[in-house]
Amino acid sequence: MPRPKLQSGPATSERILDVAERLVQQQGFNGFSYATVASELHISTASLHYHFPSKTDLGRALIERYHASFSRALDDIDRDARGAADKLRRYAALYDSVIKNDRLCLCGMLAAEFATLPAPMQQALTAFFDLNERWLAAVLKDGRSGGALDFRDSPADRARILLGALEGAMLVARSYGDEKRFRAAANQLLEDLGSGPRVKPRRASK
Amino acid sequence: MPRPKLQSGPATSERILDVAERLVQQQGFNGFSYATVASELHISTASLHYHFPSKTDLGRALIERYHASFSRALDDIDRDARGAADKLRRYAALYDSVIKNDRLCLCGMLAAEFATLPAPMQQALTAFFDLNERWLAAVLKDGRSGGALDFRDSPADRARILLGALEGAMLVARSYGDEKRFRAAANQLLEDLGSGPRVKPRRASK
DNA sequence: GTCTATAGGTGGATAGAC
DNA sequence: GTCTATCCACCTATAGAC
Repeated sequence: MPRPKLQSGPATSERILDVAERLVQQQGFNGFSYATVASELHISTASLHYHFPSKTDLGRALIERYHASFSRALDDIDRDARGAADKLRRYAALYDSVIKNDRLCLCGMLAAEFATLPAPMQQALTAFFDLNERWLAAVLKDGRSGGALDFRDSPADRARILLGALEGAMLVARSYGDEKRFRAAANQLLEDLGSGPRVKPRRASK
Repeated sequence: MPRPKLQSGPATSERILDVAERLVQQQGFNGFSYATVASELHISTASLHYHFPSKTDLGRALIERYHASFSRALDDIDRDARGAADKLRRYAALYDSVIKNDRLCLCGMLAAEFATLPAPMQQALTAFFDLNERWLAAVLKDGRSGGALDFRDSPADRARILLGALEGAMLVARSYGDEKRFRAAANQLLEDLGSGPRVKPRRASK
């Protein structure tokens, strides 16, 4: 069992994932190479293959880490947010922080390349979307029964619409290099759900 | 000046575009190669380069043809549709026919790869989105002033939301290999705009 | 764990014959 | 317009030394 490192930074495999994640979010899984990651970290591609024997292994690890990280973020929201509308605002803020770095959602990008991905990555991808849809559906359901949100269709259907709309808004906004475009769409999508004002909370009106 | 062909099928360059278009919509611009197109058409890659000297040329031609084709489809809708709600239904049907063939919108796919595309393709891409947003905004504006549609924000903002939501719904639905997923989302998005019942028109209610 | 060196394949693109 | 042959760059991946 290796001793915990006392002074060094993140383990090499984590730094590999960090760089690869950014490259995939910006250029796609078919648009980046081991060579790029290696040169950026000043290591050889052979070292990369030591940590991730195949590109498929690296890709799956990327999705699984992203999934776990997103899952923790959703737990944090559940713990900290005040009400369903606030949960949705914080959820949208997760996307906003992504496009601010000139990236797409990792899984939104991979969804475009879906047909060319190896099967293990395809499965990990839908698992990520499932997580998002389940969480959104639960928030929407609670928000409606509590009176904070208003929509006509089922929470599950509305969750799918919301997920797709946020992914698509990022996709188009990034082509214009205009993150405000995304923010405007996200804010309006939340307003459509009757999630209240987005900038400052107001005391009960009327 | 070449004589018009009397008996042959579409010109070679058109058949190249047909195959390349399908491959890009399914696998992305970085996910297909001249070799694949050539073997499918039983010609050599050198012939491909005769018609489209570089892959950038081919990519730009793909977007421009797609743009022109879409523009004609929108003209047809303007001519044939009965009212704004019907126009939106027919617009969504364009997307539906795409995902039914296991494809993404050509420009939705390219938007994901945006950062890796040559500049001429990037410009052609935003021109396509501009066309869609202008058309949608005009339909939304007319529909609201005529009472057929109802939404709170500006027609331009709502057009952007709708375009992004349709692109995103396709993106996610295709990862599940489930075109019904897209259709459900599209129908609900139209209902949100107060575009009335989607299956059969009804006589004035109440 | 990291390296050098390299294998083996595929990418886009070109030359020149026909 | 289409072909064969070829170039060179890049890709993923491996072997084996350190």
